[in-house]
Formats: sequence, C-alpha cells, structure tokens
Amino acid sequence: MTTDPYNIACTHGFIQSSCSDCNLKGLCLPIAMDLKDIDRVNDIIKRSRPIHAGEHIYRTGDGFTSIFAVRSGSIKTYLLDDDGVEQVTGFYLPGEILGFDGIGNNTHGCNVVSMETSTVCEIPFERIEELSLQIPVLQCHFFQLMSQQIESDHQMMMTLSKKNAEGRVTTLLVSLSNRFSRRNLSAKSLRLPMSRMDIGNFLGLTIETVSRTFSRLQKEGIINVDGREIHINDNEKLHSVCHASK
Amino acid sequence: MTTDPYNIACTHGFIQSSCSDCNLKGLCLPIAMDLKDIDRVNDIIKRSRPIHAGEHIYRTGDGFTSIFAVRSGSIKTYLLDDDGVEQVTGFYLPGEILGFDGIGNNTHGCNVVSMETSTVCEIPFERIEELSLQIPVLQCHFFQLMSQQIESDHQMMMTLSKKNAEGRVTTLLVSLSNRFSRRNLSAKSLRLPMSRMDIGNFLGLTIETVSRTFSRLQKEGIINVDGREIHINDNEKLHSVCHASK
DNA sequence: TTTTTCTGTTGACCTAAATCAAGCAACCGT
DNA sequence: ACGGTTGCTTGATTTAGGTCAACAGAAAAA
Repeated sequence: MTTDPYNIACTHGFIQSSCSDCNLKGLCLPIAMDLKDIDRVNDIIKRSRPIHAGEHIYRTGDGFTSIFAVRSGSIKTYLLDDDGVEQVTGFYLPGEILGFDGIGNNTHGCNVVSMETSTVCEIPFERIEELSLQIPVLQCHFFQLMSQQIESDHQMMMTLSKKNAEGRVTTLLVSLSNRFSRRNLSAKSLRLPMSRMDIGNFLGLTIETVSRTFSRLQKEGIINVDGREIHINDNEKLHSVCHASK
Repeated sequence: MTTDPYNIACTHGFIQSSCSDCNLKGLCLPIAMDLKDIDRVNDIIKRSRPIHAGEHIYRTGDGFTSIFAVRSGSIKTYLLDDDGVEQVTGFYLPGEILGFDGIGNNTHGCNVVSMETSTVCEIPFERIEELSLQIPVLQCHFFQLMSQQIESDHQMMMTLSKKNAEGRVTTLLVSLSNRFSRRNLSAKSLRLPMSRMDIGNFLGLTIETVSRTFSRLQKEGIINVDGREIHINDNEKLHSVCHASK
C-alpha cells in the first residue's frame, strides 16, 4: 500500500482532472479519437465529489440533463413500480456509462444509487449531442454504447426467463469476473460490491436462494465464498453451470 | 372490404412509396421534421417485398448494415444461446424499429422473423448516421428511440423477475392493447399475431401455463379468449391483475 | 373423403424455489 | 462492554408453475 498522497488520491479518483490522463478513457471514449477532440469532451464533463454508499445520484422522474460515467466505486440502478416493488436493473463498474434510459422522454427512467464510496463523471447530454454532430466518431460511439446496453439487457432477459437459480448466479459471477479483469483486476478473486439482497433482486431470486446457491457452488468446489469475497476455483465448471437451463 | 385495387395494395403495404405519404411516419420519424428532410430520409430507405410468415429478415452474426422499420404485419426477434435455447426478445408492430442491438459490434445480435405476411423498410445505418450529423433532430430521434428500447427492456426485466404468470400475461396484453390503439386499431378487441409458444417463450412460461392463465382470466370475466382473438371485457381488472407480484 | 399434423386446452403429478423460522457474526451507537 | 440492528446462512414446509400425458379442433396433405 502506497503512502504517496498523489497515488492515494488517484486511487480514490479525486485528482485525475482530465479525460486524456484517465486510465478508463479506453472504456468510455472511442479509441480512435484524437487528443484535441478528447479535450473538447473533457471541457464539458463535470467530475463529482465522492458519493458515499447509499447516496442517490438521481431518481426516477428527475429531469434528464446528463448521463454519467462511473469513475471509481460501483453503482446500481433500479426501478420502482406503482406498488413500490423494487427491481435492480443493473450494476455499473468504473468506465461504464449509465443514464441512457432517460433520453427517450427527457426524464430519468430509473433510480441510481452508489453501492460504496464512488465518483462519477457527469456528461451533460445536450452538450455531448452538439459535440456528436461535429465529431462523427463520437456520435458513432454513443450509438454503440446504447446498442451494447440493449444487447446486454436482452441477455439478461434470457437469463431471467430461461435459467434456474444456479444458472443465474453463475452468469452474474462470470459477467463480473470478465468486467473486473478488463479493468486489470483479478478474474479469479473478486469482492462483490453488492449485497445478497441486491443480487437476489437483480436475478429474480430470494436472498435465501442466492445464499443456498453460493453454498452449493462452494460444496461442489467451483467457488470459495467468504461473505462478499468470491474466489473462482474451477472456471470451466463455472461456465458449464452457467448454461444450466430450467 | 374494399375492392379498389389501390386501397387493397395499400392495406398490404405494397404501393406506399414515400415516407411523407406514410401514415406511420409519426411513429418512426421525428414529428418536428420538415418535408425536405423527410425526403432525404426517404431517399435512402429500401422498401421490402412482402415477407411471409416464418421467413427470416436476418440472423445472429449476419453483418450489420441496416436497421428496419415494420411497415405492415408483425415481427419477432429472438436469441439462441450456445445450447440452442431460444429466447424471444421482442414483438414488433407497424411503425416500430428493430435492429438497434447490432450497432455495438457491427454484427446482428439476434434473429428476426416475420410472424405473418409483413413488409419492412430497410434503413441503411451508415447512411442514416451521415444524415444524423446533418439533421440534428434526426440524431436526437435515434437516441430517443434507442433509449425507449432500453427503458422497455428494463420494464421487461421487472416483469420476468417480479411477476407471476397472471402478471406476465396481462402485462403483455396491456402492452399490445396500447400499441394497437396507438395504430388506430381497437384497444378492446385484438388478434394476437403470435402463437402460445412465442408468448410463453417471451414471458418465461410454458405454453400450458399461458393457456391456463388465459382460461383463468376468461373464467374471471376479465377477457374473452377464442384462440388468438382476445376481447378485453374489464380493462380495470386487467390492469390490477397486471400488477400482481410473486 | 380420410389421415396427418399442428396448435391449443385440460388434468394429474412433481419439483425448484418461495416462504416461514431460527440463529449467528459483524458492526453500530451508546 | 452492551443491546440492537443488519447481513448472511441454514432448515422445514408450502406452492406456483413445470412436466408428462391425453385429447380436441383446425388446417394441410393425401
């Protein structure tokens, strides 16, 4: 653990003041974008103070003005239906962009809450729309990001509609493992940023079933579970359970 | 039933040769778009011959070049996972646009098949991207359409994750009823374009459960069912059952 | 016409996951 | 150090919906 104050601050995402310096730019901006254009994007972005666990960034019905990129920490989005039933619709890690659901009717379509201390980059949408008219690769990039969101939501529909409890839980684990490793974190050992409650809610299962499923996967030697710490022992088996259907 | 050949052809969508004449333009194009720009869009669109039931428009993995607007008939999209398990991801009615999932990695992300004799408008995506750079309201419109797709996919996740069989089936009925009535068709009497198989697959239920649910809703006097013909007798009750959770 | 196939309905039974219930460990504020 | 909350696990029981099976009507084929 470093004691150098600059690095400590960077780790927590406080200092990093420019997109061109940001090690996440490969995830949230087009790769083929020249420095001049990155700076134009940089100029319209507002970097947030740290947002602590449980704090909301926006809520359903709030006026839509911006989309957000996660800079550090982790974020969850959820819907509330008329009866107050909650549905977690996604977990977002650093470099991922959320808020695309608000564009359609100029109102945010979900609630967004931080699961741990996090920082985000606020991207005013009208400004980025204007820039997109001038920078074709940027317009293309946003179409691609939204398209990927749609594709992954469809995969989620498949998971919810066709997979049993084991299939759902392992699908989430595989997804998180892949996303962590793309961020240069271990693909084998991970700390879940979300509670069992959130996992169950997201996957359409009760917390009891999630807990039992983790226990069963551990008994089968596929993973080790210690609270939110997960170690993947047998990646191959994990992937095969992942396909288990109803 | 008219015998005038022009009207017959129009009903089947053969003749309508321009976006500006199309009575669906309010659904698939921005309302605030001047005629000159509509014509520019019109110039890049290719109108299809009639596509008959069961015929595919494209399949997963096909190179992505275009998105499609349904002109007449009805279309379903579905995923196939590695084990060949099918997941219906959406039903599309005239005026609705599909194919947004292919933009992300330049490859179509799902299979698209006609459920009855249908016609579609093919919209070459690169051309529409170019136009969007020149017509801001068009860029905005496509962001909005994709955003709405994301929002409705999230609602579907809620349905699959939190609702019981009755809730799922009635949610579909309400959605179809609303969409039909926006197309100036009856909101009370509708003919389902899809089989029980497709309904069950979409909703994560077996055909038997779908069938039993229809029967139960009929016994309760909420709807009348005659094969694919549905009549909604008690819209209020329908909506209340709709919210039924697990 | 009869036969076959396809689609949808209904009944009997079974199972995966929900529900209900208890308990445990970590963390809180006092 | 203390009672109280919160998050997670495990066991016993219930239930919604899956599975298996039979059948009926409509449409297509022979």
